[in-house]
Amino acid sequence: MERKEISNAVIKRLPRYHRYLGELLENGVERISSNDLSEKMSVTASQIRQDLNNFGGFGQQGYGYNVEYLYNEIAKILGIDRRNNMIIIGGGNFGQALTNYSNFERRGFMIQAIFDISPDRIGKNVRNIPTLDMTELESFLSEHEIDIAVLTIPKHAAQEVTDRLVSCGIGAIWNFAHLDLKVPDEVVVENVHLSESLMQLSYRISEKREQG
Amino acid sequence: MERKEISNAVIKRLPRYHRYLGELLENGVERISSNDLSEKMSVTASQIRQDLNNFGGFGQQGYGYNVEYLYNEIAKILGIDRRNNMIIIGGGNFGQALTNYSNFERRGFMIQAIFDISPDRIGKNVRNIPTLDMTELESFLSEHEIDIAVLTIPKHAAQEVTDRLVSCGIGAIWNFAHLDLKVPDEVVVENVHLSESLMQLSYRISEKREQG
DNA sequence: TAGATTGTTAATCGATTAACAATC
DNA sequence: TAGATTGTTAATCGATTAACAATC
Repeated sequence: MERKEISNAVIKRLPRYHRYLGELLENGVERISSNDLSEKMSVTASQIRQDLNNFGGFGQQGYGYNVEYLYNEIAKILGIDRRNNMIIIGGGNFGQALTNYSNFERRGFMIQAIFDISPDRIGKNVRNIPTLDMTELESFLSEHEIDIAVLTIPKHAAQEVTDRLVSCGIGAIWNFAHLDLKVPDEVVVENVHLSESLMQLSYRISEKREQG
Repeated sequence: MERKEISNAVIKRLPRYHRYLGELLENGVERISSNDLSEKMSVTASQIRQDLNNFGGFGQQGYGYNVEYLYNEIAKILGIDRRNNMIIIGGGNFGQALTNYSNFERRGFMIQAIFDISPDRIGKNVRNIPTLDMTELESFLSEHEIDIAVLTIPKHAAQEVTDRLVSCGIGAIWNFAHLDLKVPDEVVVENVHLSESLMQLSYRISEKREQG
């Protein structure tokens, strides 16, 4: 697949296309036009066609898009057609919640281990996934192919752990800690900043309140 | 505070400004110029000034911005200078993780109750917060001022629960369920779609892989 | 074939950046 | 006052929408 520089706005929309196509597929819909999809998703048909044509022509004039084909092609673009091995750093509530959330597995995101520093947690399994001592991080990473490290640890420890992960050659970090991690260019980071999400909601509430 | 139409891009950046200013404040920094802040945050000084001037002039020529003042003003803009009462719908792993995450409380987001349908959970407390039966939702909402309902329930139940919340006059929903909720215009929804976040990360990984 | 709908180019719109006069 | 830095206008850049020729 050849890639131009794809804008972030486009990439953010791809998973949502994928989700809607998945639903159509479940409902047995075979084909759909950009126009019908645009109505379902409340976006413009033009945007859908532009977005998709960044990656190639997946449709057919006069017919539209084959739902199953497009669904699979977007999965390939997103890289969810392959297995992604993950480790979770931080076995607290969030780490456990993510581990227990089986939907990630269905998409090929497999959690291989949880790491923690608390003796209460080390040695315990969550859904058959072992909780290991943080001191074992380096040896574990040298022995396993891990694609993504998930950071569910407090802010103060996050950069130090990130540096260790980067030293081990980790390529991607899914960061739930509330700070901006410093990583070299070759490492990709995706942030989930829940407090910021909540503050945006709070802003919208205030906005409404003032409009009366 | 008078409000023009503020773009979503600006609103998304406000919490991050707030966070950096909070850190400066902790470090005892009294004033900062848009230029110094722009370097810390890796954005342009122009953007910082443009963003802030949507809400008023918080700086002073030749001086810059007073850190504490700006921090508090952004808090007001975001509506986090007041208390926001929340309920959590869905007492599973995520619901419990959010309940246990005390940082929200520090910002005035107070969880008043958890609602669930499982007899195993109903009646149990999480950090002194009671888990109530979903059948009590309507009566609870009529007796308490709740600003935000947090949805940590499976996709299939989310729209039905949303409809009930809307009937009770809820104004804001923080949605962790992986679907787009249908709500009337007066209700604000903020989505946290973790799978989509993970897919974006996956895309970036694939992108790197192809670049070699 | 005629109708439908894509892929793609052109036009518009909005957001970001640059520049600078105002002013502390 | 002179220097620094804002607030704000103007220029640029990028993303979205519209239009339509290509084609199934």
